[in-house]
Amino acid sequence: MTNADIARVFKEIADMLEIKGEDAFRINSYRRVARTVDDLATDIADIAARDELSNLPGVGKASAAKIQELLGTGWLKLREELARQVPESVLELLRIPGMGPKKVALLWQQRRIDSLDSLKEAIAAGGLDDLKGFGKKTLAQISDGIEFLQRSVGRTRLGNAWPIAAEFHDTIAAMKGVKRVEQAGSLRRGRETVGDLDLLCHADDGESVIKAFTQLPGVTKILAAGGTKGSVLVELSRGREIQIDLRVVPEESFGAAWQYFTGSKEHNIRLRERALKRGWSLNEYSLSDSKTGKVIASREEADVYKALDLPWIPPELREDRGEFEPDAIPPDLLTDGDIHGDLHMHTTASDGRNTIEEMAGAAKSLGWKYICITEHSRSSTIANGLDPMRLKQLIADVRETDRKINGIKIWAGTEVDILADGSLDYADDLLEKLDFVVASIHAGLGKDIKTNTERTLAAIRNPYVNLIGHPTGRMINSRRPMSLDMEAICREAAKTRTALELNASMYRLDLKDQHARLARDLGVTIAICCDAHGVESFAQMHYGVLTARRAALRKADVLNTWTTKQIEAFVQAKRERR
DNA sequence: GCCGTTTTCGGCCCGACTGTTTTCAGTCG
Repeated sequence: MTNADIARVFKEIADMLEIKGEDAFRINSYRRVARTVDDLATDIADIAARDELSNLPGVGKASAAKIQELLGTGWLKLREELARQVPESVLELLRIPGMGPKKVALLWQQRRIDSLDSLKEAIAAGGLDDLKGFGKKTLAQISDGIEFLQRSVGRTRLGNAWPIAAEFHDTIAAMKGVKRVEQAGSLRRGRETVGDLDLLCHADDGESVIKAFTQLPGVTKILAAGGTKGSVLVELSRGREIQIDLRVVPEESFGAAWQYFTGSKEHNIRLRERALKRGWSLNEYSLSDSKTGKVIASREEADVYKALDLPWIPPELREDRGEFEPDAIPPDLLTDGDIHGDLHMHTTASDGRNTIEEMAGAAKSLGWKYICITEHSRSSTIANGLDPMRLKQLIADVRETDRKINGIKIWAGTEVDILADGSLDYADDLLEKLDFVVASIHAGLGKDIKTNTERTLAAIRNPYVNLIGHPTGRMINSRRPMSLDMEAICREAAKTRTALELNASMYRLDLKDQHARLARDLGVTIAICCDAHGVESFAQMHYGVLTARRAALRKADVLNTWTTKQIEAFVQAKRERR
């Protein structure tokens, strides 16, 4: 059973208990365990084998025993017992917007409704018209909700949401009487996917701003429109929608509100607990004294944190993953401005859209100091991979362009395929002629964890391999990651001074945040690369930096913040190590 | 079910919006 499998069982238990109307705090603790397990970068079976489950946050004796039971037998008695009372299909009703455990329980207990389809039928047949709490509007809302659910594919990739969020931000900022607009929510935290978009604004007349917001072009449905909150659906792509929430808050509360609506929920809960211990209470308006009501902080986010004896915590780290510990916020946390270049990109020589010169020119205009051209190798036939002859020609072309263009260093590299047996698609004597070598797996990702890990480790051990490209091969929302022993890979990468990639493509973000953090903790150097197939891809570097910040990467942890000389020395050091 | 700078019991975060069960429960973030 994988971490995700175990987390799913705990989530299901929480849902089933909720429908049964059990104690909310008990339910919450199951969700907490699910989240902890989901967040782990290492295999939970290893932690279980070391008998260290109870050290995990939110995991006590009872949960540890349940995890052991799942790992040992693949089954959990409690889950089976609950499933007899609340069938699995009933749980999908919870996913309908506007439906919570109470309504689902009522439908199941009173009408035996146990699936989206049976609910749709019941509404159409008028079978729910006499059910308490299900008025006309509620039924219409549920019908809409089912339709929305069946149309949506769940969470939206950060890179798809970002431009829409920016557009709405700018449009609202230009409205009459609007003083300030900011992004909040998971977008601000730089999560790889976002559920909905949250915008916060301060304006003279909130109600009219909300009204104007709900009438903007692109809005397909108004979900709510009050004096301080508006909520709409917006077309994201053909037939797909995303929800945008706009909140209007008073200027003097902006900091507290921004903190509050940025989340995460888990981070905010910790923060409020901290406030309570001091006899204070924290909400979206202020941090204030519970007894006297005196406001302690509200105008600036940093004031709220400071009053609670915390440094301002960068949004990317607000996930209740240890950010409240002393020294958890690195003073040299990576920023966009630290990036000096990109070490993984393609040109027209293989499957890219721009020439070497065009890529170099675009990189130069970003202020970058170097790029490395890394075409596919011959096994990637679909990507027009280069055979040794063409690679030699490319090296010559890169050298020539490098001489021609001033102000940026252009290296000749490759993205060489890691073959099924862990060997590389080019011989060592050819790799030796290159300035930098990226090695990646492009085929056969479906093997078992041992095979995948050995294959990657073999590439890491090659003295000419400097970077493992998109280490897990996952595609967000479309392809599962390869199963890998990430800890073993990080240890070997650190030992051999091989970097691991944080591929900044919005489709990949691979390594993901938690893996990058594990790598950092084990002393691995990370390279953040756009894997650009055209000049416009360089803009995605920002998504990589956001992900790196979520992993608490410091400037020095990231290879492409180093100088040209330092990177050349990095390559040389590994070659001399053999 | 978890947890401890109020520590082994008794707490566990807080407010807006909606619809409807006309005074508040349910849902959401």
